[in-house]
Amino acid sequence: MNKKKKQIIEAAQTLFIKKGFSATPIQDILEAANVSKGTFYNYFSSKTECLMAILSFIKEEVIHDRHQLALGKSSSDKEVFVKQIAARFHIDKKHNLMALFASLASSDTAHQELKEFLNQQYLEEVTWMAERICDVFGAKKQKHAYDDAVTCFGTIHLTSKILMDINKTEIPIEETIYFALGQIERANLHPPFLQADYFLPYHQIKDAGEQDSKIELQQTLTALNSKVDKLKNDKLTYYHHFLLEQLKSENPNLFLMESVMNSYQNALLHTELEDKRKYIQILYTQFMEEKRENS
Amino acid sequence: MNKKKKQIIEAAQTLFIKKGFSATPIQDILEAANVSKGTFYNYFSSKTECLMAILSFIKEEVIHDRHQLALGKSSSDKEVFVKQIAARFHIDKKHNLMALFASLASSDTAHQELKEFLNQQYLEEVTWMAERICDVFGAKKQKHAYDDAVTCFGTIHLTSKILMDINKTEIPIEETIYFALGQIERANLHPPFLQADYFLPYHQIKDAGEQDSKIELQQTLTALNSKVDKLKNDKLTYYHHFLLEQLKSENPNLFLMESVMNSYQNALLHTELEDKRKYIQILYTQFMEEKRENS
DNA sequence: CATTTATTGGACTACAGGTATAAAATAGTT
DNA sequence: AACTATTTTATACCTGTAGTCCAATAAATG
Repeated sequence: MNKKKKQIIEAAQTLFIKKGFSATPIQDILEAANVSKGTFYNYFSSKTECLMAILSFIKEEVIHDRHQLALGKSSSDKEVFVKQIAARFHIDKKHNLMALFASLASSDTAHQELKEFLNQQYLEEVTWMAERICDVFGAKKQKHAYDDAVTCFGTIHLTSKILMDINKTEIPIEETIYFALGQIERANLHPPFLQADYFLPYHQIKDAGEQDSKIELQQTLTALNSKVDKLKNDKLTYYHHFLLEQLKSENPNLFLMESVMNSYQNALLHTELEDKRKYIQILYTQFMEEKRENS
Repeated sequence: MNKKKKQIIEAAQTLFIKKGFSATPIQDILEAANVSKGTFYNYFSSKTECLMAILSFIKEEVIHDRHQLALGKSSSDKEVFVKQIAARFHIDKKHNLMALFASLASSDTAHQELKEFLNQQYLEEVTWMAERICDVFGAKKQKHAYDDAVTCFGTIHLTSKILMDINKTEIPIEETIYFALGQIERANLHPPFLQADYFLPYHQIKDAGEQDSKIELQQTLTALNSKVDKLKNDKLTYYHHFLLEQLKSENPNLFLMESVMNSYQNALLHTELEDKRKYIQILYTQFMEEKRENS
């Protein structure tokens, strides 16, 4: 990454930690990073975008740490699971951004992008947790995996918040996680409440970075073929198959794809396939990033 | 209440609902309330304080509704409990401030007062829920009441948030509450995690308004007699017994009490009794308010 | 060396929350 | 009715914010 951009991100990070996001004026970031305003807005279109970049780094860090923790261990290893959950807290704690991650609302139209970004992150986290609950507790939990993931996640967050507000001591995060797991580690008496397909768009792409997002995107689109055709929307159908053609070819025209994907995304809005939109968007962004890195 | 103040609060409420708190400039409130800036700052020292006033009203509303729901019903009536929980959501929904209530963090030094205010509210809510869980599920849940209250509260909040973010339809709040209750309505396998005395300062005063907060305050202080003496802090001990003397007398000197209570509060800081401080503060404030109303 | 690109730094806009104050309106009292 | 005290208004003002714009400068590139 660019040197200046790195400088900015690092400075912003330390300042956000020390004083909080909205209490940190851009001016302070500029001075700390030894960079001019022009440069800042050359790399980030807004302060919010800068924060999102930081949060993205943290996300990568968490994913990496969790991957490391899993190496050589069974996927049903409970201890590993606990440590993996704790990873987010440790890193957020290190960056002191936990509160920010927990505060998903704020109901401000101004920070719309930030809201969506954080929503994406927390929904991915819940989805991941449901998957891991299946791993760890086996088939008996399969049906209730999302129910229990939500309960677990909710319990962990609220408990750690309470311990922080009341005790003001260091939070015993692993104990808290064990407590939350204990709360779900009992027989479910009722039928499942949350449906698995709500969470379809938030499944993380396995082995990200190593595999080819091109194939993933291709497969996802192909899977939608029949549904798209059924919608009988000429434009949408055209975009869809055009994108698939490009993905099949050796050298896709990236500029054309960029443009068509844009229209495709818009066309997907307000259709039955709207819920798949974001997922496609994510895959596409990954695909483009990989292309850019390779070139 | 003052007419102008009412105008302002009503206007602010509708605007906060429509556009969100920080997206609503004071100017808009002034115009909507047909009031000048000077008047606004005559009644509220800041926009934040105005919001807190609104939230206080909502709290009163919730307490009132819950009281109504309980009339003539057994305290172990589960249906009543569910409706009581839902009351907060219905009212917050009506005022569309649920998101705000849920977003307790934001980590901004600027909104310190707001943060503390919201903390108080959510901790009171959890405490109330623990009490009610005892009522409804009986002795078997007593030990785990706080554990389960946290799990229940966390599950309800996260679930409703997820349903809102993903489904974007109206949240089936009662079903969500039944789900959350189902998540705790099972045998606890582990010893309790959260200690009851964390929540001591957040117990709501029963039958508030009808009974005498003077007696409540007196009892609370008396209960602390031995602990205070044990601390061997001359000043603190003096304040403590002075306040008790005043409370016993027919006509306490309110000005003196105000001053001594202030010092007493400060003296309590950083002692073993720090956790009782807020509770005493609340009782004292109530006591003073009643006095003021009677005069 | 010449051209392109990145960077600077400051001026500038628009808006926010909050203060200050003198004049006008209102309410309360004798 | 007259006087007083309080409330309200209207407006100007201060401080600080995010973000835009742009001409001048520096750095990188072929």
